[in-house]
Parts: sequence; C-alpha cells; structure tokens
Amino acid sequence: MIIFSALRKAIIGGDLPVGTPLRQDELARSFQTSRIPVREALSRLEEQGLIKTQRFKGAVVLGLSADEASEIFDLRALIEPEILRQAVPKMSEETKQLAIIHCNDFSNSTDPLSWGGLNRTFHNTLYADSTQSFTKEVAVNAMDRVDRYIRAQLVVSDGMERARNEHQAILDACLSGDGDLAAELLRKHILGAKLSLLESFPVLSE
Amino acid sequence: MIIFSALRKAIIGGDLPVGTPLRQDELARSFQTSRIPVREALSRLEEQGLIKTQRFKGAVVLGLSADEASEIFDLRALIEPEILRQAVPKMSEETKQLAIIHCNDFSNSTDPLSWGGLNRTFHNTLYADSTQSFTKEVAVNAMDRVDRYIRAQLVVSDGMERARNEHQAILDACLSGDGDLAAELLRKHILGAKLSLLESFPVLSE
DNA sequence: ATATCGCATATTGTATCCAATATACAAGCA
DNA sequence: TGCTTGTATATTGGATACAATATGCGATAT
Repeated sequence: MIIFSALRKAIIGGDLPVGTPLRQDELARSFQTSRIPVREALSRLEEQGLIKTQRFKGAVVLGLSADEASEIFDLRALIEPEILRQAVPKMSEETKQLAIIHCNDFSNSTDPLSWGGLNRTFHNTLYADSTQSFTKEVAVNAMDRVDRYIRAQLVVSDGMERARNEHQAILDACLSGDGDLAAELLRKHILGAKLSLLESFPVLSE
Repeated sequence: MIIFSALRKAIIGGDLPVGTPLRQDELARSFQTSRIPVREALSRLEEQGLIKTQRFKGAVVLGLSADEASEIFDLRALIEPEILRQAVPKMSEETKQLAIIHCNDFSNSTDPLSWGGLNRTFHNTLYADSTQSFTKEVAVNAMDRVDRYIRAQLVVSDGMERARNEHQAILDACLSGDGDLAAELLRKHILGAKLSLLESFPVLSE
C-alpha cells in the first residue's frame, strides 16, 4: 500500500515521466522489499490506468493524448459542478474557513512546483462536505490522470492568474450559499482550463 | 486476469452475495493455482470497490446502502446521456442493427435470469461508437456496482415492462439521429429505474 | 458457574526459487 | 556485406515455504 501510494504520487505528480519503464526488481530494491508487494502495487496502478504492463516486457508510465485529456476535462466539467452544488448547502463553518485559507494559499504561492498540489487541495476542500463519495472517487481518479498536465500548464501559460480570480469567484459563491452559481462558475473554470491546456499541449507532451 | 474476471462477474451478477468471505487458499484450490494470482485478482477487485480486504481476516463482498445506490444512479444519469449524445451522430449502420437486435432480445426474453445481462448489452451497444473511452469506463464501473440490484429489481417489480417501452423510445431516437432526445430519454430512464429500485430496496438488500 | 488466560488453528503478507519468454547480440552462411 | 539463426541475458508470472497475527476453544482460577 505504501509502495502503491508512493508510485501513484510520483506518477500523477510527473516525477516519473511518461514512458518511464518500471522494473519490478529495481523498485523492490529501492523499497527494500521483494517483488511481490511491488507487483501488487503495479497491478493496482494498472487498474487505475496509470501504467501498462506487458508480460516479459515490463511496465511503463502511460500518458494521454490531447483527445484523451480533453475528454477527461469534459467529464470533470460534468461531475465536479454537481458535487459542488450538492456540497454548498451542507458546507460547515470549518470547511468554509479551510476553503478561504487554501484559496489564499494558492493565490499567494510563488513556488510553481507547489501550484498543482495547492490547486487540488482547494478543489478538494470545496467538495469536503459532499456525501457523494463514489462520485468524488471518480473525480479524484479523473484528476489523477490530468494532474501532471495541469501542473505543467499552470507554469507555461498565464493560467495561474486566471485561476486565482476564478477560484476567488467560486469561493465567494460558496460562502454566500449559492450552490447553483458556484457550480456554473466551476464548470466554466474547468472548461477554461481545458482550453488553456489544449493550447499548450504540444509543448507539454514532449 | 481470468480469476479477476470470473470473480468480478460472479460478484456483479450477485452469485456471490454481499458478505461472502473470500478465502485466498480456497479460491486458489478452486482455480487450480497458487494464492499469488488470487491475490492479484483480489487486489484489483478491491481497487474497484467490489470487495474489502482486511489483514489476517480476509476479504468480503461489499454491498451498497440505499443512499450509495441512489448516488450511483444519479451519476449514471449524469454521464451516460452525455456518452449517448456524443455517440448518436457517429452511430454506424452496423451498430444500429445490433442495437435493434439487442433491444428485441431484451424485450422478448422470458427468462428473468438473463434480463440483467441483456439490459447491459443493449445499453453498451448504444455507447459503442462513442469515443469517450474514459467516460465509458466510469460508466461501466458504476454499472458494475449496481448491476446486482438492477437484476433483482427487474424481477420483483414491474420495471421490466417499463424498461421495454423506454428502451424502444431511446432506440427510436437514436435511429432517427436525434441525440439530444435520446440523451434526455435515457436520463429519465435511469432516474426512473433509480426510483423503482429505491422502492424495493429494503427487500433486495436482505 | 463464570470470567480470563493461553495455546492451537486459520489466515494473510512476504521472501525465495523456478518456469517461461522476449530481446539483443553475435556467429555463421549466402 | 547483409541476412538469418542460435544462444545468452533480462524480465515477468507463478509456486512453494516461511513469518506474523487474529480468532476460537478449552483449561484453570476465582
């Protein structure tokens, strides 16, 4: 489980670039275990679609085509607003405070390497009080697949500035209890991020 | 992979009821292998949320609460119409013929045990020409989780008769190329099935 | 009689060993 | 020189053996 989490984090964070071959015995050595737990982890990663294994040939980190990334953003734009719409009326005072903090953390950060994580933290905080756990799981998985590209995109384009403003608007809608508005703003936020990503995609996928 | 598929099929089809303990060595014996491939399969099943394993205690088949089932139907009602809307304009003549056949197969079947499978086959045929592969994966996974309950519900309620009519209407919309109408009908179809399921849920979950 | 402690058993997680096969490189032949 | 073939190596998948621990039952003490 630790191996799985570590590899997953490394893959979605882009530390293991697309195409990186994952050798079982190599990983086993670096984690100080045998190959069995490594295989377990690789199996789960494959189930999530993050890697592909081929018998006698090994496992490689999978990437996305522009079309695939685009599709995943469309799916996010479909389901995340619904999660938020349902979460807003239930949002606790504590969650609201956390959301304010994480929104500010994101806005104030000057370290590009942290932007991806802070962005995710903010989004996840908004969804915290939703009871749609299965849907949230799907959203997390979708996010996992495109996280690498978002990180890269925030750095190369002017997406960071716009994200700051859009996050603030979404947060305000949540704080005022307007779930429908928050959902609509979030939908536009995600679709805007998709367009921005697709523009710079050729560069990112090198 | 064979073990995984077999177990998955048995779980989603309800042949392994909720709470069934899955013993590694027992499964290994029945599949004539060692425990290693069995563990691989169990690991993937857990990743999909169909079972839960606990160290030294084994794995059990997971069920759903009414709330969880309801949430999954809401998610299906959100994403499956979008898949269909996108698939209708791309639908090949061959797919249309298949859809007609599978719609009839479902309508004409008199064996309750086959209804669940035929229902799924029809739905999947409609989505065949969609290029949204990730979204389709999500839909399949959502379907996997509630399939057991749909099978039971088709038998105990009058859902079968309504499903026949609704399937026909959806099919007609697809054949006439009206993706928006097909999507809307599908949405209502899924939400209707949800209500019907929730009515009989206390009985089903015994 | 009942509660508690200890041991036997059942069960999972991991390590090591073996089998199968894809790939690469080298040697031989046209 | 170029192509084919054989072998050596690398790599994965599976089987068996071992370690760790939870559960249940029985014995014993109060």
